[in-house]
Amino acid sequence: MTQKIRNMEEFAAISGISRPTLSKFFNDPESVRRSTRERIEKALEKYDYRPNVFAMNQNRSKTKNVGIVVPYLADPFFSEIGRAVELACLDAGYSPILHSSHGSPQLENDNLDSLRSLKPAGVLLAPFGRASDRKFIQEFAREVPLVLFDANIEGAGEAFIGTDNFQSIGLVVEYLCRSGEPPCFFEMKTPSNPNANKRRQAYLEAMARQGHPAHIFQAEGDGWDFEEIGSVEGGRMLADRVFPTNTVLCSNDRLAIGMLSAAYRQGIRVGRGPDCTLRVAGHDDHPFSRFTCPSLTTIAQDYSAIADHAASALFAILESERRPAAREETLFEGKLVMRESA
Amino acid sequence: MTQKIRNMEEFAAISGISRPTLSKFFNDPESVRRSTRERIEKALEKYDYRPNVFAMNQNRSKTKNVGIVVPYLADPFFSEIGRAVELACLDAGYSPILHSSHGSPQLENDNLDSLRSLKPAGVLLAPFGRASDRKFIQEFAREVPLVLFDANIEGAGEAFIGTDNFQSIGLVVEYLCRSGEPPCFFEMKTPSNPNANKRRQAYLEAMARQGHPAHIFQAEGDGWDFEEIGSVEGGRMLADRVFPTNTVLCSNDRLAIGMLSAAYRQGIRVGRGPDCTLRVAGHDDHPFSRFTCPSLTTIAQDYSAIADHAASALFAILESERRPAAREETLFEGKLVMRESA
DNA sequence: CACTAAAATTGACGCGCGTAAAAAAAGAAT
DNA sequence: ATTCTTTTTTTACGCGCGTCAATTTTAGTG
Repeated sequence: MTQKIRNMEEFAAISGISRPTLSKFFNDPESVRRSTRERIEKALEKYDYRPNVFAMNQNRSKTKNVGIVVPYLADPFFSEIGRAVELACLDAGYSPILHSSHGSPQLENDNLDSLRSLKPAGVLLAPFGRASDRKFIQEFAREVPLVLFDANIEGAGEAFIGTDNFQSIGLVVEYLCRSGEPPCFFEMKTPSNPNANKRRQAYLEAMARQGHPAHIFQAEGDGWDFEEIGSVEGGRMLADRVFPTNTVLCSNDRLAIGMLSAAYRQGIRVGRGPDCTLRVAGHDDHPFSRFTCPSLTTIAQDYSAIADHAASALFAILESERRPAAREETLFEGKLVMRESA
Repeated sequence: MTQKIRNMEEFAAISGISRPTLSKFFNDPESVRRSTRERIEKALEKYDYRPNVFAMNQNRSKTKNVGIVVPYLADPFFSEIGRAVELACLDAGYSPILHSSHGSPQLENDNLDSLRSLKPAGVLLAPFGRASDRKFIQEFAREVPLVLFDANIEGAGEAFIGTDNFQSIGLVVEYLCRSGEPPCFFEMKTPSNPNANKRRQAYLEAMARQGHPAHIFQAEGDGWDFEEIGSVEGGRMLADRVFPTNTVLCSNDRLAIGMLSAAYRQGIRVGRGPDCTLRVAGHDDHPFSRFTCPSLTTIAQDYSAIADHAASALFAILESERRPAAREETLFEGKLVMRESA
């Protein structure tokens, strides 16, 4: 109906607003007078002009881009929390750019590198943790406001938001002890995730509090095929009857899912019923934990609270225009989700 | 050690290469003489300069960006295939930009819109299918080279790459008939995915070929909680004994996973064994299908073949600089993955 | 060695927008 | 109406790079 608008100059001419004012408007609509804003918005409906992203960001030191980096998108936990963070960014008027490191710490660095060249206003990073390149990340954080979530790296970034593993593990250990035999702990020998170390520690403390001996069993294996490791290694342990009690607390749900499949194969009935000889519990409330056989008793991390808080922590820094004095760590409590497996 | 290089001008001065030549190099390293290329690369190692992304793309009509849009990243199928496509793009020297539509067809349009403003060289789209805004996508494809994968939309995009549902369903139906009672077909009533319609059709044809009556059962329910729907609706059907045979072929693995959990709850033994009263098969070889109880017999889609072929189909178009005359449809065969459930 | 085609250099302009400074206009307050 | 303050307009420059035309250099050939 109307001719195509090629640039801001033309839009200024046709809308009767000067170009610098339009520039201010597109940078922050609140920065112009209300009457002007309404005039622009009306013209915008009529002519459908959108400023050129590349020209916009070229001369601006800070863009409206927010980088999001997760270690492994094929893990439903990260795709869920990635989704939540992405939506939080959109709601706040930022452009989220999601990257997965596909299980490779090297790619984590590469992702941060390629983000850097997009001059992001800030970055939300769920790092590998121990496997991460700590120095690289700290270097990165010097240039770009950085908020960590899920996995902590001490001293890196302006803030960390995650789950309180001591509270959550304490909760499930207490429940397991109260409702049956005290739990053994099943985990990977060389976990890449720092939460795993916290959870082991939390298990030890909780068992001491409950007055029971602790039993830790570690599976060999690397990589991100947790179900496979849980199934093969956990299955071997079940077959060899290495667990001194009938209850196993797995460091995360994906290991537990593997162990449940091994138990099923071996004809071991899992659950609280009288004919059951094994109880299994997990941690994370993985999206599939509701559909395991039996359904998995676990700890639900507050996905959306973590995502929202991480995002708003970053936005607070961005809007205050300066880095906070102290590094902030926010831990959310996990909730016990009682299902059939324990 | 050396001073920071601010722009291509400075890098030209310090490396002894003229700026236009550098510009050519960064656009396509093969476009300069080998001796020159080596000189540049040596200087690059020494001085660590990277051209400004925004300034680079501003004056170029075609960037090196490739958009990737999937309907729902929290579905492991899409995160897996998204990952494969992403890596294929990186290998080919493009910058992948991954977007998830989070289950919302509106967001699919929004994603394409925001991609458009990034002037992508091309876009790889796994559309919703029936729920997609067909006209919008066709409009989009007029501006940007577009390759569809996983789900087809007739007449949209330059090419489609997916799985041959007729072959794959034929294969599993044939197997099920040969090894036991002929299968019933379980699916959603209003599937958003066009593959579902193809699979139903394929089931009908395959059953006719095998000389058995077809039985289709459709679950109510919307959205992407397939496991939930499979569990609740499928469970109800199991309890009501509506299936005339002891074998159920599910339209996809996620429905099958839900049905398996329902069967477990009801104490129905699933599998081929003599004490089993139900067989369940799926389609897709979902990453979790190996760990269901019992493990799920299914059809494996060739994830990486689909991803690689989709990517290289797009690159072929990009390098030939022109749209292909005919729309190409490439279907890969599924493979039967025999596990314990059927 | 001259000759030619290919590649690199020089010099220059423009892309679309950010942004600064000065002038003008619009509101708000007296 | 006058003054003061806030906002907008005018004017102009620059960002970093793409790209073009004219020129020079290089590499390859007989």
